[in-house]
Amino acid sequence: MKNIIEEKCLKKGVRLTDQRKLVAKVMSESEDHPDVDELHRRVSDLDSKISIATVYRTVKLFEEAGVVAKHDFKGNKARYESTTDEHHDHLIDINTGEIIEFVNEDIEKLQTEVAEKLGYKLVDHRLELYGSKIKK
Amino acid sequence: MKNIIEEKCLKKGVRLTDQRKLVAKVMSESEDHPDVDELHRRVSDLDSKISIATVYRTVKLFEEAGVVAKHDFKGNKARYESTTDEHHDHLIDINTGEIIEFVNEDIEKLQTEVAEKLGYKLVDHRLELYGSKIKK
DNA sequence: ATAATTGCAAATGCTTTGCTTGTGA
DNA sequence: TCACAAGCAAAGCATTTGCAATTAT
Repeated sequence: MKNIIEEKCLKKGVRLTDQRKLVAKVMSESEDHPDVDELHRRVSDLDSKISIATVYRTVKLFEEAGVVAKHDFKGNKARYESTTDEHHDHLIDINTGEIIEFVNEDIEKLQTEVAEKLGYKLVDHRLELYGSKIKK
Repeated sequence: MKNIIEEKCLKKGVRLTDQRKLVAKVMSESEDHPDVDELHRRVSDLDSKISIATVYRTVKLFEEAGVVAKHDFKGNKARYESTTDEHHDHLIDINTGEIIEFVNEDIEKLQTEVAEKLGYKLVDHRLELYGSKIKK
């Protein structure tokens, strides 16, 4: 698994220090949506000296550079994920906290239409579904 | 303009003190989506002694009773509005902060379908559009 | 009488920041 | 060399909470 975040940073001219490279590595290898504490824990395995302030500063830097995405799901602290090529939204399992990504072009299109109908250009949006697993 | 929140509280058996009645009144008369500071400011005009802690406690109580709705829009503190009969979502003007409510049944239906397709029963959702006004 | 509520200030929890020391895309 | 970054602890901010005093759907 290669460090896609580091690559993107290089492309964008984001200066990469050792600590930032580690955060980039850990985030690139994460399949889930860790919060800052969890990121700090994971990075600490590679560099036990890194401070949580640096992790906070780094995720913010990455977010501003557009290489990672921040999510504030209901009732939780901020979570981060590597930016993907294709836009997606999230369904959160209200019982387990598990996060499932999904794509739905129809909803996307309707959102743009709704905004236009109201006289707005859609710049950003947030769509989160909260549900409980159907047992079969 | 009558105090619809107070009425709903009575119906639900929520004990109403003088302070709670004032918060209910102010929220019932609000057409916007005030945050707790703003609510406190508005209630203070009616009772200069009321503390912000009471406002916090009251909006939480009302929210748990289902008579008001809380919204955490991006980058802002929590905002509140009186619960409406008909569900609606929000479009936020990224330049002015203005909040526009909208209803779209097609999106609602698609959300339920998406959740089901993933094996979930949709319990709750959050849809926010962020846009900038198109000048004509 | 008494269980609930208030006001106040202190405590929380997450995140940011000032400052000094360290570093090098 | 020297602008930028890191580490640490302190500060910020929105919100919650402990507690003594007050109130009463």
